[in-house]
Amino acid sequence: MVRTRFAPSPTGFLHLGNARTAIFSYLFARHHGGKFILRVEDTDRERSRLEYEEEILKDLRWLGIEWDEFYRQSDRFEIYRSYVEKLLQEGHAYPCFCTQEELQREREEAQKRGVAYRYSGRCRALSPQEARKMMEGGKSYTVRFKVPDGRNVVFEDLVKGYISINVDDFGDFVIVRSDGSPTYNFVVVIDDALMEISHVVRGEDHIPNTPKQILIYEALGFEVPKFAHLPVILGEDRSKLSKRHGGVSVKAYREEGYVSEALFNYLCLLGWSAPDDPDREIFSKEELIELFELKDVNSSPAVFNRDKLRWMSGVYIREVLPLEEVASRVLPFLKDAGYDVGDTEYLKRVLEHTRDSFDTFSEAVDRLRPFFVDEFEIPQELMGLLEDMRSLEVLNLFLEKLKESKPSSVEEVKRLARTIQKELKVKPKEVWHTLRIALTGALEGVGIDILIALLPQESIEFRIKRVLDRVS
RNA sequence: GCCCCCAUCGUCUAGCCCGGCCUAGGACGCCGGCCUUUCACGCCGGAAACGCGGGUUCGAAUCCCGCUGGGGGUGCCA
Repeated sequence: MVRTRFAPSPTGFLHLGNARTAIFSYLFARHHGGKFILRVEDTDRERSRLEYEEEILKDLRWLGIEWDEFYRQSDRFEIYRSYVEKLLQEGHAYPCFCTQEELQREREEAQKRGVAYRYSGRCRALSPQEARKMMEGGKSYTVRFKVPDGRNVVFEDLVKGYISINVDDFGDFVIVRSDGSPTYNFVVVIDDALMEISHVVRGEDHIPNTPKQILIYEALGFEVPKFAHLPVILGEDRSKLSKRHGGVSVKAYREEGYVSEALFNYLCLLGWSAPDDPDREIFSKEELIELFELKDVNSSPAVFNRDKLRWMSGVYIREVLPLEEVASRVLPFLKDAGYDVGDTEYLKRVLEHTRDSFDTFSEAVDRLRPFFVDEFEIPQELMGLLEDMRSLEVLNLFLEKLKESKPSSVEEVKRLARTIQKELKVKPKEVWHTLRIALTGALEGVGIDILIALLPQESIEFRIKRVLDRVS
């Protein structure tokens, strides 16, 4: 049984790198008909916040990632304690009374001498009696894991291949802090073992932790899972994607109105392509579940490209999502902008003609404004343009014809425009530009024929009369 | 510094494992054209890459070594 997990720490918003890790982990589990587990790693009491946990869950749901089991490490401290006890008793761990200041000094010294720092193992030499005495004396201590000398830990990584690390590179490491809380490298092993995680899928920044964890698995007699370390996602400057790059949280894209399926799809393409059809880029979640394999993930880091994500969001809006779906997703954005949207039939008719002109829902807000908002300013230079054209005649005649014919299709609107053109002997452009400025207050935007065909008659009349008043 | 990972167009990638089919394919972006009442959309076309140096071989983007470059780690963070 394949069981994978995603284990975020609630110290910030879910960012794109972690989101992709979650997606790959999820896809791998689903592909193999296995379970996907969500585990909140909040052992660092200082930095963990419940509100971040809530945001992360919200983002995962938005992305369409559903989990089968949920755990929170802060609920499991009792379990961890019993395993610390075991390691202590069996001589795999020992209490360490060194203060942070002492350690800091040692670290600086090592740096000065230009050698790699590792903990000296000083407290390893303490006899049980001495240790007990110091504890009873109220001296605070951490618990360290005893790292065996000279071992070369080798493991097969599902995306990187064989990785070999000599444990002499690091000293005895802390598994329980002086405040009694367990550390990541320890609890991750206990949880992955107890939750029977078969495949640990995570970012490659965890590679150096892996040998430490394998040592603990062995000390506790647990079966070692398979590991898959995904290459990190880089910002435009090729450093690891982080807050300072801006726009790296899933939340930001959700709020900007990107299509969630597009973000899911795009993130999959960062380091993965379909083996049988590598040129294909648009995949539904179901198709990805069908096709995804860790062996097809490539091992080099990828730079995140916002332009391509934007493009893909647009593809989903104009080609993938049903019209109904586009309507219901854009609706909250229009309402937030204060538009009086009216009935959804109108919105759907509008979108039918305009969905191919925006890539995100926040862009739709600007693009669709003329369909919903009568009040707008016409810039001075455009008023000037109107005066240069025979706009008075055009608008007056248009208003007159509009009342007679009440055009409600693009074809009828075009016919009407042609009539005006002929009667007034003006160029087509002059008619369209005049109407565009009067009806939208801009020189570019949605098709004006569509706008006239769909916009309520009162709105058209209102806007045109207003211009007429100003020009004359 | 030390340890680990990585290396094809600006970016994401296919090809690499199992050398010849590669005159290195696709996508985003960019440039040009077409469509057109504008901006988009769409369609057509274009510029754009095997990091460098050595091997191995009849033949290397593909295999080996070195260099360089990039990334990650080096915590009582995860």
